Amino acid sequence: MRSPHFLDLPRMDARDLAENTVAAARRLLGCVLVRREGDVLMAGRIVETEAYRPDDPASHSFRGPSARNASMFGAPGRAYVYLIYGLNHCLNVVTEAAGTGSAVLIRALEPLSGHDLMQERRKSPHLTNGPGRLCQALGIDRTLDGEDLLGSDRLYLLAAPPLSDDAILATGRIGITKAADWPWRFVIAGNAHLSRK
DNA sequence: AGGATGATTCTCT
DNA sequence: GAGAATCATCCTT
Repeated sequence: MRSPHFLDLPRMDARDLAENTVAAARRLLGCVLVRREGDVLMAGRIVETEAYRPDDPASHSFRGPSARNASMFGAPGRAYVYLIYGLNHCLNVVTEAAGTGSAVLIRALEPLSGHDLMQERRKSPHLTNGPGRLCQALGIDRTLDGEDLLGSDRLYLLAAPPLSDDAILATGRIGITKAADWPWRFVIAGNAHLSRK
């Protein structure tokens, strides 16, 4: 039996994100991120995520709300987009109740649609295997900070059936100096589109 | 007002 | 594997 075309999948439900950020990071694996710009549709299957929580020294929310991270304290299902190293944007899916300050970083996608535009923007064979790369490929920047990923038509999430536990690998998070050993990075085991081997 | 710091990526070697 | 690029943000004078 074949997997359905991604456009037949239902929208992600807030209940999958509102309860527990680590569970949401696992739940998002296999789900589909869709970006629409006018007539162009781009989409990718989420294959790598990381969880961040307010009691986590590596989290942007650790020191409370600010102008930059305000949307991380928003309602579950919103986007938190930030600029890092003055060069790259990163996309998070906000989780848990509004005011909490938790989110899931989307670290890698498996391209499903819109390869031409992604390729044009990336100028590299590495289209969406990295949080900054996938934002560049999909044209995601701070103008999409706070976007409602459960209701928007230009950036939104589609829910795939949950993966089995043995399809998911947990590791330490990447690129941080604090709490790097917390096993809050999740990948689809063996997937070819991860940010690291 | 000034300095340090990144949830990264690219270009070398 | 090391080093640079690059700048908004945050914290310390």
